[in-house]
Amino acid sequence: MHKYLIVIVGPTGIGKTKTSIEIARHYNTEIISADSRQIFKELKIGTATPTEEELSAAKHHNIASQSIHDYYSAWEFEQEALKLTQQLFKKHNQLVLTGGSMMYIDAICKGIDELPTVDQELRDKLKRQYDTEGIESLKRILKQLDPDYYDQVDLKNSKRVIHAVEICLMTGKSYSSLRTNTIKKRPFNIIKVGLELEREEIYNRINLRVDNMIEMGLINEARQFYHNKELNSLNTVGYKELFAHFDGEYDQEKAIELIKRNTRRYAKKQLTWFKKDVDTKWFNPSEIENIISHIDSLMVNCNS
RNA sequence: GGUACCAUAGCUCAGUAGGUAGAGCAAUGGACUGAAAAUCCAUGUGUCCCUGGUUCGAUCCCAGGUGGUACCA
Repeated sequence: MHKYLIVIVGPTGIGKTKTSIEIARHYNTEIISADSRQIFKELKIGTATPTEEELSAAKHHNIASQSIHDYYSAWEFEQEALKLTQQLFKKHNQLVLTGGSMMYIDAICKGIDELPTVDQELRDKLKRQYDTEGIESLKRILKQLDPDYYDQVDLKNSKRVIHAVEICLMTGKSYSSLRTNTIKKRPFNIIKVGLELEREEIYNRINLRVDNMIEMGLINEARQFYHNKELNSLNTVGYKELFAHFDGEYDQEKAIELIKRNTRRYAKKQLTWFKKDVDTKWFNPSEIENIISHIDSLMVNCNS
């Protein structure tokens, strides 16, 4: 019997939650979330986590399963989500994977290379070096440890440079030698569905959703985690702008405007990423019947 | 109705002593292998309100419209 992972992608605010629930209910199955922020149980309003009602309409996994204090990354996600598919495919022939976190989606569909998790101590040390000596000193180290990657990497992007150095130092090997550039085989078929609307429509929805979050108490939610603002989990649209407001950098109105703008930019970035995948078939989120018949037709093809 | 001022990018506005224009914000395109809602790179998108006039040439000067704002009736 064939197994199918139905992957639903699209920009933030387009209605992935609603559509994935409808699809999960149609196939009487469950949903794995690929959302790098809804996975934190403390963050509810600002991440547009599905409501209690939505969560009970279909079984969801990987929502509110981590704490903002936990270390979590695409690698952990790949491991966990794959294990989940293994379990759930025993009961179901279809599963729904949905979320806007581009790299998490790829981690499941294509896989990422096996690398060691970087020691916090080393990470802190390199961060200090970056803060005091700047990117140049790290570029020099990278050039020595991994000249191939040095030639490929965006040298202005400090996170990439630092991470490559971290991996070289952790493993004693060059980072580029650990990059296999292969797509991992999965024991299931993947069907990709994209949700899209006119850009203006997407932006209108985002602006309204942010106003709605403010009404629901986003400012209080952010204030609760103000003392944790240095955590990576809180380097998140909707929170970081309010933290800067609490710091006195600008007024509340400006913070709300920036949340809207940064959410719009995020949506645009998601579209750039997801559009590159030619296997994704795009739909208006209201065309639920068309989406289902598209999925059905692909499943028939795979079986024949 | 009268007088004054204004009309330039999506918005707020600058500018051109007459040679078709530029800032901020917004926006657009892209990169992406363990922080990815992160991080990084690139890009000015325009009937200069309309119609005439003067001029080799008008977004700019002149006249008349139209629209807006303020004040006076």
